[in-house]
Amino acid sequence: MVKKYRSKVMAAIHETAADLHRVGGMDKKTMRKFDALCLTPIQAMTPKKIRALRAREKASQTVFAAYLNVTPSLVSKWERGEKYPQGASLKLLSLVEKKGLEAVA
Amino acid sequence: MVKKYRSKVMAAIHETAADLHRVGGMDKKTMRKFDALCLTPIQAMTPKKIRALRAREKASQTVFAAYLNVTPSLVSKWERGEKYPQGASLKLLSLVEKKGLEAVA
DNA sequence: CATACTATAGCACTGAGTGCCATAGTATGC
DNA sequence: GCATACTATGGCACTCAGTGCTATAGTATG
Repeated sequence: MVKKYRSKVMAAIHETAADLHRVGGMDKKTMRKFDALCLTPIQAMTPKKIRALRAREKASQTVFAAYLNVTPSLVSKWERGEKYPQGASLKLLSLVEKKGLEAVA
Repeated sequence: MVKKYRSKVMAAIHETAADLHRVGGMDKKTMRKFDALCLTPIQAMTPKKIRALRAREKASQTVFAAYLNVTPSLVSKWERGEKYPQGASLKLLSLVEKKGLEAVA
């Protein structure tokens, strides 16, 4: 299966697909499938990493929580390993990691 | 309290704060507080709105779910009003609404 | 000293989100 | 015509993420 070859091959395929889309050989809906297929799988975040991330963004737990639309209490729990973010929360965190807090404002 | 005056006044204050920051009169950490304070409060999404949003982005439930890092099952429930997104999920959805699916890729 | 922001901590609660599976509609191609 | 595949709905059982509140303590700041 193609899935074995992550990133490099997938990136190449995605590029090709994007070209096809540009030229008009592939509609947006089909293009989306390739986008999703090539999305880097999101990996779990350790409490340390979350705290470091927030520190990097120079925000208090309260402010950080406001950006993510969650409670300060939850951010505290994440950083102490009492709860673990997943699903949409994890996605948001990795978005902040990749693009910074401003990107989710 | 200042909080009464949303958006317009807040926007003005935020602008002023941003200027101060640019000039060097305010550090990044303090600036963040103003950012958070001026963030538009996120409002709940109706099933209809979610479905319309996904349609606008021309993605199937499965693909849409992949972008948000949630299960297709959940997207279906959102759109049928069986479950209601909140917290980080809601934030992600409103991000997509404002900036498009690409913005969260 | 008083005020305010920060973070930790504990506890009770609930519904969001998962996972799996069966069903059905609709294309698509052989 | 039949087979394959993607799409979406629906149900059911489960669990833990996330909320809300409150008390505590540390650390600045005036």
